[in-house]
Amino acid sequence: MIRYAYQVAIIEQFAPLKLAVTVDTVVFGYSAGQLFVLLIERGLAPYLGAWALPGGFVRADEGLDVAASRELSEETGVKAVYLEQLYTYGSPERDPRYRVVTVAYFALVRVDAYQIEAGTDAKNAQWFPVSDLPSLAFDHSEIIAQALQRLRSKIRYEPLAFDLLPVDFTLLQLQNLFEAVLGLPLDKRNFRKKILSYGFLKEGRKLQGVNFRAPSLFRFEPAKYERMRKRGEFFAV
Amino acid sequence: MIRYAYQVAIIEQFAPLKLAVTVDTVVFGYSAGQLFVLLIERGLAPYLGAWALPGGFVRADEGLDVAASRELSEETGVKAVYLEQLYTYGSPERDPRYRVVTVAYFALVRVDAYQIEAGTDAKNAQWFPVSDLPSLAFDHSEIIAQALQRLRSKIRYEPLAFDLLPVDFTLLQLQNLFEAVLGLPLDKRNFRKKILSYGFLKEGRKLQGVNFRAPSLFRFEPAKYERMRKRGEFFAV
DNA sequence: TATCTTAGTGTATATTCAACACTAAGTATT
DNA sequence: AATACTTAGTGTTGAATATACACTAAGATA
Repeated sequence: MIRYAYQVAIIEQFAPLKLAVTVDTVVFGYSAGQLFVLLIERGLAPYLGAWALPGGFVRADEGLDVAASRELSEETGVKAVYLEQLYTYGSPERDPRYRVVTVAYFALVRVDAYQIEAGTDAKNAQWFPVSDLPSLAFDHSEIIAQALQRLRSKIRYEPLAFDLLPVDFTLLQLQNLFEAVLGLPLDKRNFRKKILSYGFLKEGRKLQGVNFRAPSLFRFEPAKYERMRKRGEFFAV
Repeated sequence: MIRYAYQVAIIEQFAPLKLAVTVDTVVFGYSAGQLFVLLIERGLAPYLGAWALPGGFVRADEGLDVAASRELSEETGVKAVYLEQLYTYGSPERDPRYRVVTVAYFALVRVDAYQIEAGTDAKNAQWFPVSDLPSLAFDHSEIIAQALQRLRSKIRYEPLAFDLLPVDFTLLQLQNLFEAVLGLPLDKRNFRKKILSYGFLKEGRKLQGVNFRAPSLFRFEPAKYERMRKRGEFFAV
């Protein structure tokens, strides 16, 4: 019967193929006015000693998203506050050993001061400024480039910026983040006017222990943002 | 050596997993003012007789994009004029037999009149209006929904519309296509003004053999479009 | 009290968007 | 030949949005 022939065909198709599915994640962090990517040092050939994206094999019983966050936390100790699928890379030559299909993810974490100071090098993980990346294993440079493109376009109309900053932030910090990611200067007054006009930022107390006039701290309010979206409105920077 | 242990780990990881990688494509076509999706009837269990997205297993020596267009042309005889990767679906329960990771693609074809009339049912392929889809195998409804969302958002700022229309088209056809995809009415004068202002449409001769006043035919000029993009300009509908 | 540094604010102009209705051209009918 | 029918094609005005731009306020330190 056809059904049987088909099953056989499948076995023949993937068994000798030695095809593996992995997930790799491009993790962005923002600190001191700069955008960073989190990389790990490979302890295995090929590309032994080279820097690479954190990631690994998908297990039998877990979905792709779960695999991505599990590998990320195992390899770097970092918990992403935002994670989305980026793109799947599957050209036959991308791994010298055998066929590997990699589902790449794109993640944002809040790099609170201590985290980046202490190095997060729990398991040889290290933050690199996107403007100064080392040479990378496999096609990982390409993956990072694509992730960066995605970040740049999405940050303009989705609330990604608030996942890169501390929960409480000043408007200047927010503006600097946009400027760093987009690579262009923004007008202070226009920026404030616009971002506040959407009504999803709540002003809190003032920042303490600062040398000069204390700025107000703001917080992103997801509920208000959702209400705005349901009204059919969008935001744009 | 570590390297060896690693290889063993990999074999254990994917060999008993019976993990297969497939590509499935959501093909959109536009005809008679309606948007269609191309589906095939399954000749095999599971979901025997149900409608499904065209697609199949990735071969050892081919990239994902190549696999997608090969499967598409084998199963439906259709050649996509636009093909891009959409999303990868890999939850463990999505195929009742064993683990299948599916890289979904999103394609556009020019449904020139004869093609849709004749049925393109070369191999039980058939066009269905997106507004009236049959029940589908696996999670294919979800995949189509996501593809539709992608089409709707991308058609507004990338030149996808021209891959759905004949090479020569009238402005009214173009407008109707946008209206059908976006599901909202557009103002005729404003639409023409705007779309012509970008300068990437070239007016040709007038349409022949029509009952009433003959409209001009236009053609999309990719070179002019690229020049506009390189100037940092965008289009938007 | 003076100085230093960052926070915070408004207006005027240019540009873009949105709403809106008639005349032109060509075919078919009498 | 005239009329009726159908779709093609065209501009303007008012509203809303975006852009450009510079000074005063607050708080800390010397």
